[in-house]
Amino acid sequence: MDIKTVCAGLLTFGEASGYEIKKLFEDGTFSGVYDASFGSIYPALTRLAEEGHVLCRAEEQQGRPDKKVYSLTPKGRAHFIAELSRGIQPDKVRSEFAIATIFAHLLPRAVIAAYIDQQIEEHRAALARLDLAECDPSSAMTNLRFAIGFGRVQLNAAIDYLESHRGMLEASAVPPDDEAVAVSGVKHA
Amino acid sequence: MDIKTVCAGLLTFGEASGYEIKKLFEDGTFSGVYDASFGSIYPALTRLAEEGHVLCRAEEQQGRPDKKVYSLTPKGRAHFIAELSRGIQPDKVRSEFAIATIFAHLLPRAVIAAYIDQQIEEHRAALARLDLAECDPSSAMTNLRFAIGFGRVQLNAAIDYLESHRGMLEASAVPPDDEAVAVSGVKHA
DNA sequence: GATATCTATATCGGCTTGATATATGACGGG
DNA sequence: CCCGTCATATATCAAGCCGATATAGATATC
Repeated sequence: MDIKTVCAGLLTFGEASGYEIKKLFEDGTFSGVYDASFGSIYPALTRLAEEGHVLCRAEEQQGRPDKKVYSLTPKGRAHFIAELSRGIQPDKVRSEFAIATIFAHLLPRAVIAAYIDQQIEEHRAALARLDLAECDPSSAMTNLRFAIGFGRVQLNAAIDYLESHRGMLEASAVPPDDEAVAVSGVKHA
Repeated sequence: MDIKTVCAGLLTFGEASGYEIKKLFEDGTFSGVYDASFGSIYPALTRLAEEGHVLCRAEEQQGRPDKKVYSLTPKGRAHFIAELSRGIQPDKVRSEFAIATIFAHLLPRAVIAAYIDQQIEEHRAALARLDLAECDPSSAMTNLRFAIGFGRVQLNAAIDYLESHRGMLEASAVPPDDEAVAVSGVKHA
């Protein structure tokens, strides 16, 4: 599924600008499951407009650049549904935290502890975003409540495990008085 | 963290070729938390060799191209540890399944059901890979057991939720006799 | 015996990211 | 009250990365 399709999907919920779509990836409905940069979003919207899948209306603003508000056409809507029905790719994950855990035996204990704290905080922030999403009127839809619950159970499972097993990871890290040994890989007399 | 660093990390466990590193991303220690294509791995290894972070030894083979086996130098090892200690980026996830759930109210029920089945199967396969990893002698390390357990609780939480709440999602999908309505967005008499 | 999969490296077009540029209003701290 | 930072809003670009493809014999499956 390419970014054009995902942008078209967001527009089924109502018109939006490129900037607003970026915010939806960061804080909104899609936070934690998808992301894209401006360098992808703006060209995607331009191409969607060329293909007749969206309409573009320029909203004048004082000081700022004109806000280009995009809205999905019936053709674009049908095309989105067809694309999403064609099949989905497996989840793609890139977790630097998981990599750090795999190499915890090479890292100073303080670094590992800080990374665990950081990871727990990020997951808590993600949970808070889900709480906000639940208050949104659009979450009256059963499938959105499903998606929120799905995110919640996975985040809670991760936080619980991190809090109850972090001792394991910290124990395998390099003690503060031994860091030079870890880097060189050689124990000096 | 760039791919060079991740490749260097894998080489702390022993020498490997580019092809073997790719397999580790797919089935081994890093499956489910990282991935990279040949188009990234081979140039990364070449640059690591130029920088003196790895050594390259060509192993002759009959029929196939020579196998280029890379091994980490002490300098490369120290550099890897320094890079990994510099900080980590938040997890990046791209889940087409999650997107499909968000738009379940636009998709035929059969499509949603198939996607849920597919997602459960992928998670079960990931669990099976973790079981294999646990049998590996390297998992004697406490931190690797931590990583395996961490993956397991998240996958189990996801599977449990999908199995017990899938009815919610299927109920919000488009019934088989109403698909034309969903695509056009208009109800005809 | 045919067909597919595995091993193994390499290249390349096109897409994506992350940083940067531009311009202005708002908000809060010192 | 000034100054830095943040938010709004679009756009560009180098550098990096992905997915597909090429090559080619060996091994497995049917």
